[in-house]
Amino acid sequence: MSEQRQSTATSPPSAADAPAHRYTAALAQEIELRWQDRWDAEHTFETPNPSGRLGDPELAAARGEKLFVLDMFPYPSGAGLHVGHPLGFIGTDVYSRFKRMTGHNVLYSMGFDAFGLPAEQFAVQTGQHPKIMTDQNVATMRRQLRRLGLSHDPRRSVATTDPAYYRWTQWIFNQIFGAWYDTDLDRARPIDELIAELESGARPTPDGRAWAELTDAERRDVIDSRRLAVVGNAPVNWCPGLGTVVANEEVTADGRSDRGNFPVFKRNMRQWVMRITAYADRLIDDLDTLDWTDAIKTMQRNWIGRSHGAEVHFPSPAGEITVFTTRPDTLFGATFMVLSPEHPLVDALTTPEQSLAVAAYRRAAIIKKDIERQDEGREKTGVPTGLTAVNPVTGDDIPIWIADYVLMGYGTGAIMAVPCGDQRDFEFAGKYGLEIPAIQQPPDAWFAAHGIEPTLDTSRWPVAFIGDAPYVNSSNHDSGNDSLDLNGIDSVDEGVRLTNEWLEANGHGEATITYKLRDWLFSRQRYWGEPFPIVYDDDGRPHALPDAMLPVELPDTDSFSPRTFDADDEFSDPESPLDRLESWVNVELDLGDGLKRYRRDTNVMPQWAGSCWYELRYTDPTNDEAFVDPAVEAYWMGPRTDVRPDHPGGVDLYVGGVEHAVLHLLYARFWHKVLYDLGHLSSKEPYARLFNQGYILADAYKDEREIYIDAFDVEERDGAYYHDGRPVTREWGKMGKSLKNAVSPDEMYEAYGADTLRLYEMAMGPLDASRPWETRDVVGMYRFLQRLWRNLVDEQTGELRDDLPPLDDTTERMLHRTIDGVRTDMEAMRFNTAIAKLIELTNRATAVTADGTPRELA
RNA sequence: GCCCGGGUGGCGGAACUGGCAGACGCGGGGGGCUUAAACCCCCUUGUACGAACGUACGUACGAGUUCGAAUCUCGUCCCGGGCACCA
Repeated sequence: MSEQRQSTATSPPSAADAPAHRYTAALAQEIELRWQDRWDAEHTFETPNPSGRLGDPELAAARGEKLFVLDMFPYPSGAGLHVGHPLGFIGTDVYSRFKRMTGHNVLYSMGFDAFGLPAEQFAVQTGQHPKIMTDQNVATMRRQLRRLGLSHDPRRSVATTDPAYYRWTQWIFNQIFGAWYDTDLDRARPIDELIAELESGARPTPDGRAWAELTDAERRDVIDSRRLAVVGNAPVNWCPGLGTVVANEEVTADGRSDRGNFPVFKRNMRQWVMRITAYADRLIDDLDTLDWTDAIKTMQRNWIGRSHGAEVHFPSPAGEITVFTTRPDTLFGATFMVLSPEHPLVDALTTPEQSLAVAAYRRAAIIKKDIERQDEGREKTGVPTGLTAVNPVTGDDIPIWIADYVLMGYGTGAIMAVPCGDQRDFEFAGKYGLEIPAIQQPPDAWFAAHGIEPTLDTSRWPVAFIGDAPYVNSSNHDSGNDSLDLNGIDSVDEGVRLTNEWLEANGHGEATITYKLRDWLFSRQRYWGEPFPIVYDDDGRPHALPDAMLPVELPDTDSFSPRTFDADDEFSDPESPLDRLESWVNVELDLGDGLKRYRRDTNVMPQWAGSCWYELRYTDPTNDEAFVDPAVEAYWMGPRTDVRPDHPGGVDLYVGGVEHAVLHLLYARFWHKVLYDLGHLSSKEPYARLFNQGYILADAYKDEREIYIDAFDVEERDGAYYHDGRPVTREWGKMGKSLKNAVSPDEMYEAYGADTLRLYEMAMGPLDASRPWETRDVVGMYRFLQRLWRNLVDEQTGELRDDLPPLDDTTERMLHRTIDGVRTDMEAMRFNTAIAKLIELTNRATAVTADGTPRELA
């Protein structure tokens, strides 16, 4: 290990008295820079569009079939690149070059996802406008990426913070605000079409009155409530420590903020919400048309969390209580009900005798954060409300409890408890002595597996039974209800089907589908983001600004921070930085009905907004009349039915890390589908093929205080690690600033040149695998390039060698095998094995031609 | 607990549809060049036994299918990732 650590400090192989024309880092650098200049001067990597501003139809046709290759664009961090960042970029560059050389018109560029927290926090600390830092960082990253030799079309680069870009982000927001979801046609439509249907009576108003009878305010309420982007009171995640609300996707499993790790509280607040849930089914179903890994598809499916089941209505003293269940067939076994402590009917269902206990339990449950709920080892707790509801199939009175294992945020916030068939209900019933009647006869093998004799006496069962087995005690022939008899049926599917029919026929419930996905909380109380293109009138109603008023530019200020609070101060209220800019907030505008006073929306959009559509802008980056020209979009993104019949269109190859599985990738698909529904796009999906590259990992070291220390100052002695003589512990993680183990590409350029670095990163292993960085291994690729160079160029004179003997038959055959193999490997993005084949060929050629004379071959 | 991946030399990895396990690179050993070293070049390098031709063993572990298994099936263990009181 000690050699390894020393060699991580960059020490180029000494070339002091090497031959004048050896392939050294200096020569590599000279060659690389010369070519990079030439590519710029000759516009080598500018890609023609089929039409429009960047259009050159003849050239586009001459280049061949189109191919859109995309990297997940980076956040322009101040720390600059480390060697882990460009892994995917190098892969897409190699692939793009290969495809260009084999007859494709390749769209390949790179933009910057430049809104976000780090630049804002830096601005708060220094008082300097975040734009200054952001622009600097973008310039630095552009320079670093150029030095890597990436073949981007520089004209197509975008930054989400550019008003010429976010003008269209705001325009798209207005499209979503100006749309509603037609569940009959299963697509979004312009809100004007809804208004027309309401006016004509083709669609009834919510309360059945004629449209003409509604007041203006009532009409606006009806319309605004149907929009795909809605501002209204909703339970949101309030993070006092950050001073802003955050999306569900940005809250960690233990109830803290993804950024900053502050506590997050559920609060009702007036915020922007996008109705991504309207698209839940399509977001799941269309995964089948995508060429993505099963892992990512599964993560999206799980996040959306579609469950088929039924809603069942239980009569109670406070009216009907509706529960959601995936097992309506177990209704005969429902012996009690459980409401979430936050359920709105709890007060109405609590008897005076129980009110103290219920109030105490509720208070405790609400104060408890999700973390603590889990920390208690899942021991179920709850209290009875004192009242009962009626099981609609048996007619029995069943007690109503509240318990915090039932979550308000899923289903209806209430369950029917079937203790014999649900492990949680089983434990709860066991603890509180509630009845557990058996309603299925489990197979003998189940009893054998649990080491007990078959019995229907559930007090002997160690766990609940879940699965297919004949129903027992599942008939209501004796009761007054229309009959339902499941006894003897041994299929859950059949039991569910019959029960659903019975529920619907008797008005006790209906089959339904529930999702875990929540609507997307879209506003943030921050500065460094896109302002909303929205103003409010005196009645507080939102109005979208017309296209001519876009962009709404972010106003200048020197106060960039939202008001933040003690991280645990749950009952604080958000205050956006834009709230303080009174002269910007209050405006007089003519929105078509004369000059009026309005207040601007003072929120900004979440960082995900800009990345929801950037690939579209790459295709037509200079268009100032539309976010993208339809013909250009159709060319680059249109469905490829030649690839598969149900091809949804989209980017041909999208490469990036797996960490965006449910955030960016879900949001971008949602926006894309809205734009498709509204007729702006020919593609149904943004990313037809997704490839998740691995990460570059590296050792990291912590001292006694559990603080990471610079990995390059650590010494190894006798298998232990020390820093300044003190012992430290070794860990393993993704290379980066936070682990203090980042290796800069600049060091690699200086020691070996960019081509060696590129070759090394591609040769380390398959692109989709994570792999540890070993600086000492880089030299192998350097030697390979040196050998290759020496085979072609005289190291003394710098002239091309003219003393090369003709290839012998064996080498000739190997050459052709290599051409074939490399081509196959490149097509499949197996760059590591392609490089190995090229090394083999070079080594063979070296053996044959070294010193100009063929060698004896083993 | 559930759902995905994965486990091959000292290290990163290769082996495409079941057909010579360990390509290629690093590191190690030996040699050449050099006053010497670095750089570079050549040979060698899975383990055990053997001076050597070689022989046996070997792809996490245990069974199985097959003429033949790193690869397919079943079970077990371990590692990584995601989700998790989701009714």
